[in-house]
Amino acid sequence: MDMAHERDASSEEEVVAGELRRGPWTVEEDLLLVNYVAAHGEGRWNSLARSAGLRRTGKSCRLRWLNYLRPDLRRGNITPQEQLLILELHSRWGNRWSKIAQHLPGRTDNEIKNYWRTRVQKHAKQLKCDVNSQQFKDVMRYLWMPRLVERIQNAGAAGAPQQHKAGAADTPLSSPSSWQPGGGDHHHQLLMNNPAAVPELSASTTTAGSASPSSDSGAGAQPCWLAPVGGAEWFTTTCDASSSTAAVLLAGHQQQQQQQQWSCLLGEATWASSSELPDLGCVADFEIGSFDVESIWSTDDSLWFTQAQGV
DNA sequence: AATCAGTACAACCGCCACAAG
DNA sequence: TCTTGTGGCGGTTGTACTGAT
Repeated sequence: MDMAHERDASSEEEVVAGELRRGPWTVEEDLLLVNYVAAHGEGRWNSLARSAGLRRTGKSCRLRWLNYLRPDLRRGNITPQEQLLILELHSRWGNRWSKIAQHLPGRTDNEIKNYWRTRVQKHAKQLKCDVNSQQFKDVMRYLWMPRLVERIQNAGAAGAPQQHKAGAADTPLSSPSSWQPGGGDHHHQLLMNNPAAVPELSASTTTAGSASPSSDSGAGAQPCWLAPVGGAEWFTTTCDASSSTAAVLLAGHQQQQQQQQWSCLLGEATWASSSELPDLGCVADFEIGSFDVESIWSTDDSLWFTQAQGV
C-alpha cells in the first residue's frame, strides 16, 4: 500500500511549481516511470523525465525509481541480521549510507538512514548520550550487537531465522527464505554464490585486535552471506572477523556461555578490573536501567537485559 | 470516539564531484 | 580554465499511520 496513491492528484496538498509537480507520486506517474525505464533503461534522468511525459525533475524520478520502484527492492522490516550488519558497518564508516546500503542487497540508503534515525538515534537519546559518542558505540558493540547475535543464533537453532517483529508489512521478499541458500531474492543468491560481490568484505587479512572500528581499511573478512544457521558464524564471517567486536562475539560463542559472559560484562566491578575485557569506559554511567526496550528490543530482550543486570 | 504523541517512511533540499563542451 | 549539466549523497522535513490515553 502506498499512501501517496491514496490521494487525489489534483488535491491542494500537492504543490505545482511551474511545470513541475512535487509531492507524492501517483499511480499514473509510477506507471509512466516504470514503463519508460523498462523500455529505455535508467540514467539521463532529466531527459528521461521529459521523454516519459513526467512533470517531475530528473532528481525526483531517480529517487522514486531507486527508493521505491526498483524491482529488486527488498521490502519489509529490517531483520536482526540486517540490523547487526548496519550497526557494524556504521561503526566503521559512519553515515556513509550508500556505502552501507551496498552491503545490504535490496535495501536503499534512504531506508537504512531512516532506520538509523528513527530507532538507533532514539536509543542514544534515551541513554542521554550522543549517537556518535564512544559511550553509545560501546553500548552498541558490547550490549546490543551481542544480543542480536544471540537472537539470530536462537532463531537458527529453532530451525528458522526469527522474523523481527514480523507484521503485515512484511512481504515474501523479507521472509526467512531470503536468507537460505536457494531461496530468497536474486541478489541474495548472487551474493551467496559469489562472495566476491562484496569486495571490501572479502579482502582478507588477519591482524587480530588491530582493526579500528571506524577504519575504512576493510581488513580481514570472509563474507559468506549464508543463512543464519548460527548467528555468530554468520556475523563473524560477514563482518570483519578480526575486529574487536567480532573477536569478543566469537569468544562468547565458543565458550557457549555467552549469556553469562555478558552478564559479567554488565557488572561494573568486572569491567573495571579485568584487563581481558574491553574497556567500556563510562558505560556504567548511563541510566541503563531505564533503557527503553521497545521497538528494537523485544520483550524477551527486556527479560534478558534484566537478568544480565543481575536484578 | 476523540485526541495526542510517537513512529515510519517517502520525498525534497542543498551540496559536492565529475565529465563534457 | 571555466561553465554547465548530471548524478550521487547525506541531512532534513512532512505526513500517514498506530497505539495509548
